[in-house]
Amino acid sequence: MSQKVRTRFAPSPTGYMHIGNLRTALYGYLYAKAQKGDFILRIEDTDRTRYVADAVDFINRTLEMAHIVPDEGPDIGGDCGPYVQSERMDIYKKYAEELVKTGYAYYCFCDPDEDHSAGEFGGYDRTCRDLDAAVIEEHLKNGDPYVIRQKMPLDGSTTFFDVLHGNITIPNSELEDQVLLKRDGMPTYNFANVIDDHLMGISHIMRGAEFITSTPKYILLYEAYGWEVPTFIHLAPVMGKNEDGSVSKLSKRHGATSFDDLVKLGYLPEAITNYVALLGWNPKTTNQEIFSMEELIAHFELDGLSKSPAVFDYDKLGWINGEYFKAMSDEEFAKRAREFVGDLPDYLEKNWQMVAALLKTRVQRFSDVKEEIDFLITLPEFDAGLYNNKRNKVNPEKAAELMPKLVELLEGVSEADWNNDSLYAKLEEYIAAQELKKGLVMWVLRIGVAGKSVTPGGATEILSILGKENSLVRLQKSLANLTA
RNA sequence: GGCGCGUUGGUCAAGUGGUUAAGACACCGCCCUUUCACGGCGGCUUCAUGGGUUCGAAUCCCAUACGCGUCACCA
Repeated sequence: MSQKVRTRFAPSPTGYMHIGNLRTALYGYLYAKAQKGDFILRIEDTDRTRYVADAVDFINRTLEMAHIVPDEGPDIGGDCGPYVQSERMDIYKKYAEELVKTGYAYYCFCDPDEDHSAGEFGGYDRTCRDLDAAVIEEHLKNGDPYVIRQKMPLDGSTTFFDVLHGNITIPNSELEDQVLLKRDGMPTYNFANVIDDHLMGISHIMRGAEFITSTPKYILLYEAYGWEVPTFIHLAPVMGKNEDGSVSKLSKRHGATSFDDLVKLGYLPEAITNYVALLGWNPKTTNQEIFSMEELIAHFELDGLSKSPAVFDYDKLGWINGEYFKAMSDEEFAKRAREFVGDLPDYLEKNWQMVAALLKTRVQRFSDVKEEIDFLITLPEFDAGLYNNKRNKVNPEKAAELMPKLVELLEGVSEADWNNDSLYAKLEEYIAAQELKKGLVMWVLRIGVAGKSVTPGGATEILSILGKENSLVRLQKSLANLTA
């Protein structure tokens, strides 16, 4: 009997989609889709103190941008709803009480603020395990606050199978009588998870490796109910590189670490997804690195998952993003890059397509565009030393000698001919006639008009973007500085 | 500290007893070239350590070290 694969993504609504969470969601989605199964979105909002308004919308928007589409979820519906845990309180209560009846859990009336550190088990003791039925009855009748705790076996050990790590065995003495139902009636994460995963028919649980140690508690719960235990896959964490070269779990101090942050920086959602998929997973049968979502699904298998942590690398993300840029049409790139720069002078607005085309292969994220075009807005102050270039045998003296002639030549070019091709042709003609080196002329011109040693585009491209008047003003100014 | 997980180059990684230990990013060099970038070619650098097992170990076993996680009425 082959059961249908059903995976889920169960975020708590924090209003923030960490890259590690996104990856967990992605893998769950990829696996489900690769197996023709279902991917479920469930909101784990059992901590009312952490509730963030609109967080669910945020999650929906993020998944949509990442092209991760749930088959069931709060806004989609499905046969296993509701998909928001706070709307399932009566379910958890019922199941918790059932466990009390069957002897796998018990009421605990201890005051959470009271110091139980002297107890045998950290912050509480297990005395409530042995309460008389009558005493319990009395407390309940009085409406005394209580929690329901899981009754752990005192000896032996519990073993479970993890797809990545194989069998993992943990001594039962390590398991505390965890709270199942909190004082406020809400279930704890660990409890709600088991109930919901079972009720929603989840076949494979993908989650962070930080849950490995608590998994035996889950197993015991499944066994107490007589439920089939799902397949566990514990994913290694995503790490970030620290200043000193060490690594630690990726967090805000490493910079942009949420999907949203990255998008704001001008990385394409598709590129982020692509990169994140490769952080901890790789296809066994190909060296391909650029994948569409469809290709990711086609190649995805559990076998390629890595059990050791991976370090998030902005360089590689940038490279992948650059590959996506290159695959984009000039028009598309121009349109999207435009949103990352503010108001532009007319000549740039008019020539934006051309400017953008020059930037497409030179930039790794949209947010880099603004800085790249600064020199087109105002001519930077620069030192004559910039004219030095060994390969083209240029120095300030030579530039000073050549510049007036170039200015004169350009003044003779009509507005109608002021475009890249014509300018280039005219200059080539001049270079041939004067028996000069092309590199020399172009270098002097480009430095003079751009005021920058490294620019997107060559001399003629910059001239044509700037327009005749603007270009000549700049060249005159540079010439004046050169001869001053 | 107890318990658990992990460890192939700077980074992502392939590799499952016999390989010149793939590939990619980064870095360096060369070529192309009106600068840079793109593209092309080439280079650098890896099996944490110590013991076994074996004719033979990155691959199997055991220690050690280091890193990480977990010990909540958070998820």
